[in-house]
Amino acid sequence: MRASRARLKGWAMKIGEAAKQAKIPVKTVRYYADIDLVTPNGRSESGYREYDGKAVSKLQFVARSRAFGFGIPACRELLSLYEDRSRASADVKRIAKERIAELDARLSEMQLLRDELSHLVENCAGNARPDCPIIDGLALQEPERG
Amino acid sequence: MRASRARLKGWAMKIGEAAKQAKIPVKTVRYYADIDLVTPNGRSESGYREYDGKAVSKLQFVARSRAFGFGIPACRELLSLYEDRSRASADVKRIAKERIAELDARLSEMQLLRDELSHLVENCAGNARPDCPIIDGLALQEPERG
DNA sequence: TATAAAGCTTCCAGTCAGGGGAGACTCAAG
DNA sequence: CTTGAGTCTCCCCTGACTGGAAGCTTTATA
Repeated sequence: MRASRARLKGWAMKIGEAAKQAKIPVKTVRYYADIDLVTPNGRSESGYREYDGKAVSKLQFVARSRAFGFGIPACRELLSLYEDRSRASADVKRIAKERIAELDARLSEMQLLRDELSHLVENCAGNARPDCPIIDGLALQEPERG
Repeated sequence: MRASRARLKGWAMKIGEAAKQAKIPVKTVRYYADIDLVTPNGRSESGYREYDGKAVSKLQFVARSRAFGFGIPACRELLSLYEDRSRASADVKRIAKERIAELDARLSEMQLLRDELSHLVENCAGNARPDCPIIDGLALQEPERG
């Protein structure tokens, strides 16, 4: 089987195998190559993108960063820090802290929303009658909690 | 002042005034008209969109629903229930509950992420040395909490 | 060895919910 | 009359991909 040999480090693999190992769609890998986020090591004679183990590690790194909610620009920054062995961990910490602050803000906002909506649902009979506090709540003129 | 007269119900107002009253951008009102979410009552001789108080209420309703995180399709559904005086509140409750479930799922997911990231940050010295548990954590091969 | 299937390539279009801006028109005020 | 604000349509842009079409290359099977 070709795939198992490709799994050995140092072997150049084609995009399908790289995508499989990084557990992201082929299209996404191609997209990352397009925007110069993770570029293949080169091209085969027939024009196929070639990835080695290192490139796959980068893909995995990006995939995980994305799963953490980092945007592409942040991934780019993190990736450069990941690649640069002489980077300061303070830089990474700063980026991560920014992200946590963002998450906290978004979390409390969503929590507020959820509670408000939940409150409306609790006061809704949920029967066939047209009286509905949810609708009334949504129609309310004076929301703007923000 | 034209604006104060337009505020009286029954008066047709132009898009700017409608947008101001609904507290959303003109572009958004135009977009809602384009996708037949909230259509103007008609057009003036010169082609201007005309909105009355009822239409503005719908715009406000949509604005508030969007603020609650409902997508356009959900807004469309809610709006039809809002407009249909004979609707069953059970339908509304169902939609709202779906939305709450979505919110809950997203919330716990984000919370997990936040905690994991926070943990990494706490273990990061944040100095100029290249050792960085955040980077290491992101590079980890075995994430997939899902 | 022939051929079919799978995988790869590029390019184009679409997603969601609008935002930005061009160029032309209309309207209200001074 | 002119000026400025408001409005019209039209088209492109965003983020982060996803899907599809048409055309190669490689792989597997008969």
